[in-house]
Amino acid sequence: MTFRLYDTATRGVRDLVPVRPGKVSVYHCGLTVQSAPHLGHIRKEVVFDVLRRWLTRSGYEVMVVANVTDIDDKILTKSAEAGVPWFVHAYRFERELHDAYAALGCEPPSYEPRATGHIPEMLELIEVLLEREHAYLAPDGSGDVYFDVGSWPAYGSMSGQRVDEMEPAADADPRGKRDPRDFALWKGHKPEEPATASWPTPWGRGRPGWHLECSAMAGKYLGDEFDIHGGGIDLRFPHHENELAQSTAAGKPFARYWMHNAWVTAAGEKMSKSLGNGALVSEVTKRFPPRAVRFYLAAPHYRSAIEFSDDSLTEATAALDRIDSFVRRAADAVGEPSPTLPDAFAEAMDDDLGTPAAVAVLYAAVRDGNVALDAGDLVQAAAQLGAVRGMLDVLGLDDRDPIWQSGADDARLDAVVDGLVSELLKQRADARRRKDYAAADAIRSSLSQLGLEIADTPQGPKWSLRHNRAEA
RNA sequence: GGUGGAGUGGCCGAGAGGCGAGGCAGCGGCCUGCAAAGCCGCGUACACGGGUUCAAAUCCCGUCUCCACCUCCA
Repeated sequence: MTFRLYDTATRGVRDLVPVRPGKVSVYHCGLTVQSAPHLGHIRKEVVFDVLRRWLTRSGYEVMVVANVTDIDDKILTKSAEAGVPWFVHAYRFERELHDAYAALGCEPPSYEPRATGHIPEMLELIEVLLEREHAYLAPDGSGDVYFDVGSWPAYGSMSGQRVDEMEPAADADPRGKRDPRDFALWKGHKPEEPATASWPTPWGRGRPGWHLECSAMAGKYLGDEFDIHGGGIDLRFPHHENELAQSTAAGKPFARYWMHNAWVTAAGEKMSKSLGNGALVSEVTKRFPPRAVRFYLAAPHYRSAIEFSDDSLTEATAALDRIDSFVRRAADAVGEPSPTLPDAFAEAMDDDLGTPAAVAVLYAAVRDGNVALDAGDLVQAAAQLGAVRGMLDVLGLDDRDPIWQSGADDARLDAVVDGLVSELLKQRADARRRKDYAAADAIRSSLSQLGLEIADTPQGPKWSLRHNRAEA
């Protein structure tokens, strides 16, 4: 089976043919660390984490590089407002981003370069572009360097934009540009900006333009040509178009596939800081189990916009609960078989990361497994448990994965709670034996009020933590 | 003005010419002391108007609505 991927640049699904056989190199644009990550930001991380897991499971050696843009206009503005040095501001939100990765079970990228650590690579790239006359130094003495869009006929091909049809008033501040469509490779230092936010160049001090950073870092760590370049769909234009133009104009083949994930919307609109409708990862994970949040983000197709609401998260929590309760029930009965992967699941994942169909296969295995358990068919139950475990692992949702373990104390606490609850369940069992159902039900309902669900099974009563049922 | 995407049953969310993905919620049943969980059954949906076809949610034409990008943005 071959992995197929939708490529934004060619607008079609193609077989993945890596530059280096057996290895897949992925670059995705990380965050500009100017504020706390919301669900929309972290969806991208979850999407690329699932991609990495799937490709790894498929036998590829996967290298993922995602940058951190730690210098830009907004970081300078916001840090000035907050009265802290820009690098302190940037580092604070870089740490929040890492907390969000961890909260949602995303393994960090193989490497995560910071823009400010790659100034020499950027300057090198600019030199090449100046030499080839695809870039020019602004004649106004600002120290800005621009890419000359007019010198590169292919400009616009990735996003389907035609240069002469672009919104004429797009650039309110043309500064020293020859053409308003030209974009900054390098920004000259402005006296009102902190001196620490500038680096020396042959044309005076300055700081990198956003688009250039990614070209320089992707090239350094993945080579002149690599496999998949990803990011949110909003980056398609201008950011990715510009990256492609810079790198190819400098003589590099650059990315073979462009992979873009869609939005998380709120009330139909794109979630964003400026609209004030952003649901912060740190807040959402306080109200819903983090695995359920991941499930909510990972189950729909990555190219579909998904609507955020508490109802959606509640539903995801309930759905994951059902899967988890099968896993618990089955593991009690048959232990832990080795994980397997149904063919239908693999086919779905190979088809442009078809998680919706893959999740349907997961549900089918849960149902078949439950049927087998009800029928006492332990061989079949074990087979289905192995399949469910295998599929959950690919999606990053296996609760045994170390990414979900919060600490040794939790396990000890679990043991204590289990002991206490078992005592109460013994008393309840006595009451039931006496047919004193009022007393038995009183115990059950007091446990229920604490959020513990009691189920009488053929193997005796079992308790579990209730997530968020209606009246909980 | 240009470019891209979307409108699917109570809700979420797939699919993309033929035989109703899946989930959540709801109803009925089996099971249970009663529950819970689980299982079984129940839905005749694809914005609107035309057209093509033996057959259209899926293709074509037109219309409406929404979203995104063209400015920092996952």
